[in-house]
Amino acid sequence: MDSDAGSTSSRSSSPDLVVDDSAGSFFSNKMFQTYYQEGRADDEASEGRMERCGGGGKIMSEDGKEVVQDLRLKVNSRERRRMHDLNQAMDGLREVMPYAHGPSVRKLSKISTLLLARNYILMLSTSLDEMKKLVGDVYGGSAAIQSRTASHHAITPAAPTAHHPLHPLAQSLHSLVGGTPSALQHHHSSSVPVPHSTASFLGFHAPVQGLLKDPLHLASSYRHFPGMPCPCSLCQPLPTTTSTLHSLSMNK
DNA sequence: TAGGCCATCTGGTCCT
DNA sequence: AGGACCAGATGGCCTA
Repeated sequence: MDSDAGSTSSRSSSPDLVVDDSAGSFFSNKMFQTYYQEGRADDEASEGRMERCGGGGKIMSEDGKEVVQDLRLKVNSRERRRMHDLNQAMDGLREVMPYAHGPSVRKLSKISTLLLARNYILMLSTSLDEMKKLVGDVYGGSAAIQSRTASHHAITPAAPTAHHPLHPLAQSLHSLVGGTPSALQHHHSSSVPVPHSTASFLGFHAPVQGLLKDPLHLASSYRHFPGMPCPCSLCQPLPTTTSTLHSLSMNK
């Protein structure tokens, strides 16, 4: 069933492929090179080539067969290009994900990339909400905070306290990334200075060794890192509990 | 060797 | 009609 030149497998988006934005960069793929060197961009000049199509057509003239073949090649080429664009976008997404990059680290799979991205967006939006809440507390109810501060030990502005329970989603995130909210709160209010990043604010510095079991085997395909949100299924926060998920819904 | 992941081909559907 | 998008099928590569 394998048709034309594509029968020899290739991995155009494999780690050794450097993706940049220059035109045609993804043609570094071996198959693509041969394919496009032979008759580069068959969609531009649809020239007949590539003897294949061994199966005999039924009642079709040679010209008709060639036309169909050319059409098929054109469609294939477009589809290939479309998928390469998709892969480029996926690589771009991988680049901005808080995930350990490097030659020794296996590249995130597509599904892992999407799950991690979703997780990351949820985490950021949650932490943004928390920040907004805290800022509102600081600048809106400073008097109350001051009185509280006077009677207790000094608290950091960014530290969630028992008076400000975490967002349910944040709680789930906290528990998933390696610590209970209470432990996190204690951590923040006692030993750690004001965190510098939202990731650390959400406790992603916590160890995640306890999360390495993954029923969907996602964990087996990449490594978990302390300080990194994890794309495996176990690390997924509560689904559909926030409005942020509405934008993620697949409408079709 | 089985399973995961991937690229590609292909036919169908929808849209412009 | 042509192009974009999608999903199923197929086969290759890689890893546990």
